[in-house]
Amino acid sequence: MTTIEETGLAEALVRLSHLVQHVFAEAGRARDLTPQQVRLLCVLTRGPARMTGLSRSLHLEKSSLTGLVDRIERRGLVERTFDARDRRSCQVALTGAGAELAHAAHRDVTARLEKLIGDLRQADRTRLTSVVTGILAAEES
Amino acid sequence: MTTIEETGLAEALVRLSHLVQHVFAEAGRARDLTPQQVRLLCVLTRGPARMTGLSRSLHLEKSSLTGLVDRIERRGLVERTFDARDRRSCQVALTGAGAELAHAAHRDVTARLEKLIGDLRQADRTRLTSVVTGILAAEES
DNA sequence: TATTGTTATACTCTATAACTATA
DNA sequence: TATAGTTATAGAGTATAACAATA
Repeated sequence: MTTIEETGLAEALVRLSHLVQHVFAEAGRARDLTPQQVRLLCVLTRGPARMTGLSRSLHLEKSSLTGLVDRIERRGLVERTFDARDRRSCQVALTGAGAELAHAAHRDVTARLEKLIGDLRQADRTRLTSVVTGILAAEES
Repeated sequence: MTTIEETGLAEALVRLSHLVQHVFAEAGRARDLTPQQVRLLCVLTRGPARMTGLSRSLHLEKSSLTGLVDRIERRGLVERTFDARDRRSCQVALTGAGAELAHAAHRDVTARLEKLIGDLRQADRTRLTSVVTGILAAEES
């Protein structure tokens, strides 16, 4: 019988990811945002995006995204703008209020995570960053 | 303007955590389990637990847990058993089928993650494990 | 025909508040 | 009074399938 504690690195990553999700949820909650809404807002800090692109980066079906964007647009945090060149598609962009909230939430998440990893020695931080970045890069290719 | 790419380690952890969540969801999906159901089953591989304990380890309100357990009990994967010594409380335990599914999902998640991190040198794996374990231990205290 | 996005539908997940039963 | 768990309610998140409009 394998139990959850015996799996080494893979299990450590799972637990770490749940911890990060929790931090993420807390930061959103302080602003009455769900974790998914925070995530969407953060992605949009990179600039306006189309639904299909968001669907890919968030790993969501397009129909799921429609609802997510609807709810957050209703709150005035994002706007859909329509493309004259391709009238099927629209771009989603942060409003002023959305950008403010997005950056505040982002700073909050960062601060909470920094607190968690604050005790790491600089060498460990550098190493951890490069290892994690490598994993992410490999996945995206 | 801070964008999502400029934040170093904290941001890398957020992206890693979303990647892990996605892996987790995929493994569950192959068995018609939601990520939360997989998570519950995995926690229960450590042994039966009471609702209050599960609520704490999963960071869920008790009422949310009631529904989660209800749905998965309806599928015959877990069982509630009642404690004669404290008749308010109950224990949740995996059934035979639940244990099988839990371990299969767990192996699947592990295998998928191992594939992601398979290219790391042994020294990096060891370092990453110890760093992550340290973060988790600090959080739990 | 293929692509972009939405709608319709049916669940699951989640929190808050109020509740029951037991300690 | 305090604790363990449930019920009631409301809303959010998600996928599948079918659809409309445009390319």
